[in-house]
Amino acid sequence: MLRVMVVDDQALVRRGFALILDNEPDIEVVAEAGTGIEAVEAARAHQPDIILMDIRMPEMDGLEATARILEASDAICRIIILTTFDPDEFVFRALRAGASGFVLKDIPPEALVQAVRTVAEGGAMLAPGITQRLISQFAQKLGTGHNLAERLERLTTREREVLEAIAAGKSNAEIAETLFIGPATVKTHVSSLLSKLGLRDRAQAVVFAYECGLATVGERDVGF
Amino acid sequence: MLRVMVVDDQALVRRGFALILDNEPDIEVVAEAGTGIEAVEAARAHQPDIILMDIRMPEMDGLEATARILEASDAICRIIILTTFDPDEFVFRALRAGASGFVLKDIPPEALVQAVRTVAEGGAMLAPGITQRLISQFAQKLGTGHNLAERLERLTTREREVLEAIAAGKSNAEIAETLFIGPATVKTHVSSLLSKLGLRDRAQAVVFAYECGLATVGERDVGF
DNA sequence: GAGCATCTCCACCTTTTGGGGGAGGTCCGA
DNA sequence: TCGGACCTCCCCCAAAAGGTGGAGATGCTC
Repeated sequence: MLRVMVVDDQALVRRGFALILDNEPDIEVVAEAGTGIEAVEAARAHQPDIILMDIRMPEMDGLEATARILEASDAICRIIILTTFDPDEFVFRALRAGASGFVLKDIPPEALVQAVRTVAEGGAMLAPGITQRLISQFAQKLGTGHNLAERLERLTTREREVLEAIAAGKSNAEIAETLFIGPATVKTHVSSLLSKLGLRDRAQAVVFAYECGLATVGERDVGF
Repeated sequence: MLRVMVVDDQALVRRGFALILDNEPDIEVVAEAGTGIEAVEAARAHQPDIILMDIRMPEMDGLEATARILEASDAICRIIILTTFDPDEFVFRALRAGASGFVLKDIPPEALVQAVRTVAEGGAMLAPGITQRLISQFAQKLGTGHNLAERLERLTTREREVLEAIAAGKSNAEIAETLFIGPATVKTHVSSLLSKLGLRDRAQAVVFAYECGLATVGERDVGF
């Protein structure tokens, strides 16, 4: 039995969703909440499997509530954001907060039920248009790198290693240490790779490394 | 009427999908193909709206075929990859090739029909687990930036502008030109922002800019 | 009006960087 | 075995970058 909680500041809407879900034999609506704060408390009290969460609410919005609920160490629930609008900003904030779904309120009831089941099984459900945008952004980031990655192949192994170190923000002296070679050698490699790639200085080399995928956002602590 | 083409090397599977879709009043299967090469030709000849494409096929795989079909200037179709497996590698290659959907063959028939309709309407449909992974990757890349983005707020407007220019691979002299200020002033700003952010040199500043989201992969020509 | 932050610029200095050229070594394939 | 690619290191030099300290101008708030 899937234990579901519905969060929306409009009681009518809330009840509507609850009735649709309660009508399913394997779904039980165990709680409702009208504000973000109520949602956080109710989530703790009832420990639902799935939460349907509106964004626009008084006291605390749904994104904030989502983040807080998922931060709780004992939280095992998964959250679907259910809203009327889909501006990018909301979507990204929701996904960052840890939401497993983002669907618009205009979807047919069966699709809502399906979304709940999908998310309960560990999947994720996004409105089709949002999936589309996510894919575009992703494909763009993956795609651009490729013509650049060819330029990478012109470098020798050692030069690529040095470039990686540069992209990690290391100075020539530090690179020398990590690669167990002399500083002079590092300078040779740096000069060589800059010239091969048509770059002017190490700052441009860092840009190049990110753009071609040699370095990736998120893989590094910026704790210089 | 949605004109659909089904591509799969196993005739039985192909016919099965075609029958399921043809059973819908608003969907018409206008072509079938058993290899990637056939698919490319048939797509040109029949100009379907939607193509269901298997990955594993002789002669030319579905991903290659997808890329070629979408490269054709007159192509207006959208492609759904339909496969038995979902290794990350395939998914990413498919999305880069321009696929609008990636679903597994074990989905129920109604879901397949739904996927076709969704994609035809301009949306995208991914298998729930894939959506989940896409979100994770995305949230990770977005998430890391935020504690760093706070550090950004310690900078003045001008300093942020200078940092952006640094992240574009510009030298101090070039920054001075683009911001219409003297080189000495640029140096002042650079020193100031490095010290505020706890960085040592402009290369680290570039790393920081990418990690915190001030600079993003794909927004720049690396044509220094 | 005093204090504060910001933007602008200057001079002086040290360190780092990047370019040029050379040189010895290994390893691999022609 | 010879040439070529690669890695290693050296020297010298000029340019760029970064640190320090100072200073005038603006605009804001208390």
